[in-house]
Amino acid sequence: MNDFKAHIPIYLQLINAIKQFIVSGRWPPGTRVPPVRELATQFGVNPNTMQRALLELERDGLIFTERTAGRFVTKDNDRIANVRQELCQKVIENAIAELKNLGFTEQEANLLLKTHHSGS
Amino acid sequence: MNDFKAHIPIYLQLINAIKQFIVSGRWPPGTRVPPVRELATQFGVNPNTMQRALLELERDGLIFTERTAGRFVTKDNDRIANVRQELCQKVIENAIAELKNLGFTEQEANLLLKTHHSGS
Amino acid sequence: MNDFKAHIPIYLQLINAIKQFIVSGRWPPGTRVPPVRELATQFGVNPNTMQRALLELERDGLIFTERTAGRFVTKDNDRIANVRQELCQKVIENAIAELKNLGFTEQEANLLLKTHHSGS
Amino acid sequence: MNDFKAHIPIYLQLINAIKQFIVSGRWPPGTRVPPVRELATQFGVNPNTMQRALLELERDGLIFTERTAGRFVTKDNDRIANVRQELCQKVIENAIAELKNLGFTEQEANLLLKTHHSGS
DNA sequence: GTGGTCTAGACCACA
DNA sequence: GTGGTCTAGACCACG
Repeated sequence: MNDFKAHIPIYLQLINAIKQFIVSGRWPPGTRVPPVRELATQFGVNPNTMQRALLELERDGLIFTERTAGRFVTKDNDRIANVRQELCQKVIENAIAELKNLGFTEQEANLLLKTHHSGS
Repeated sequence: MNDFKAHIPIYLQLINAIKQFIVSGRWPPGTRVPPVRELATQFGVNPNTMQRALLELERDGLIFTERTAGRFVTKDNDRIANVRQELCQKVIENAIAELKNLGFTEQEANLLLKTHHSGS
Repeated sequence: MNDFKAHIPIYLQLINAIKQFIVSGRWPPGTRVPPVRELATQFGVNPNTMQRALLELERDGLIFTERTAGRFVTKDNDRIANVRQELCQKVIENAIAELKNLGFTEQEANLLLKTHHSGS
Repeated sequence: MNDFKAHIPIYLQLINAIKQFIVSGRWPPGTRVPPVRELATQFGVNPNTMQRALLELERDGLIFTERTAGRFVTKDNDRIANVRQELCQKVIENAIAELKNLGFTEQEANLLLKTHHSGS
């Protein structure tokens, strides 16, 4: 399960992975988040690293902590929708950047995205 | 310079990196490719690994070898254009896959690409 | 077992030797190919060299790899027949070249091949 | 110029090479044979090895020695023709052996030689 | 145990 | 100095 990019802090990559769980609905609003130790094992990282990722997610308002019961996904659907929008934006901007990297101009890149044929 | 993803063969990543140099025009057709050993140093890999990448690129028709003079980017513009098209396709499909990963359906993903606002 | 011609890359000679195993039927279609390391020992070469030969044979479509189970001779009889035809052609052309080297003209060489008496 | 097969005595290979010079007419009957030392240099071998090859050729009746003047190609055209015939025979038998090695039967091999289309 | 990958270091031909 | 080849030895993923 550990498949991290070199030289990018692991906890940032963890944050992203978990954000995907949440915005994609695999972890619906209000769901209980698995215990840190379990998550750490699943992702093959040190519990401290996972802890840090969850902390940041909490500061981001995507999860909240109930002192004794554990962590839960926020019930604030708007917040989730916003994050999804952000990630979506990043994906698209990233794609455009890569297209520019292939020698296309910004305009060409935009055009390619808009006109591609949805094969597969 | 070494910034490789974990668990993806380095030589494959090298191939991709060099393809970008070629299709983007940073290495124009007919240009001399830097010597294996120099490229290997730049990318922080073993010369043999770089050699393998170049070998595959040669089989792919993107570069050719002149025994003692070095390697050169192909002058076949069509070949280059084809490869650019392939890479472009991969970028877009990848973006769609990531969007689906965020919980969007295929249709929504396509729509997002087509309608996004291009101001960054 | 190592009996290689000087100044011809060993891996090319390995390729040829293995092609003969396959087209001659000593390694029938679908047969499991011995493990790289074993072949390397048999031929008295480094495993990497043998690996390279097998890689090229795979690109040639004569063998295929099953990740953990090993390599196998292709089941594509047409492909095998084609290769046999190629090798056969090379043998004949080679014979003609040698005959020309003995001072015969192309016509004489052809005639000699066609008219030789088959008792050995 | 040194391009010898491994594990076959070099002097035998030299004999063959020189026989080809003679039977092909590149060294016509009665021609003076270059001095041993010069031949040895050309072929990249030790003069003693070359000497041995020439000795055998002399016993074979293909060259003869004039005490002070050097060595000469025999003027016996029949002898030369015979040797050419021998070499020719060897080439053809060798080709048949290789074809059998590709999985053809003796009959098929003979047929292939007789019916091949003289392309090139 | 299989194949796949990577590194380090060496030697060679060519010009 | 270029590319090409070879060896030795190591580590990894997959089952």
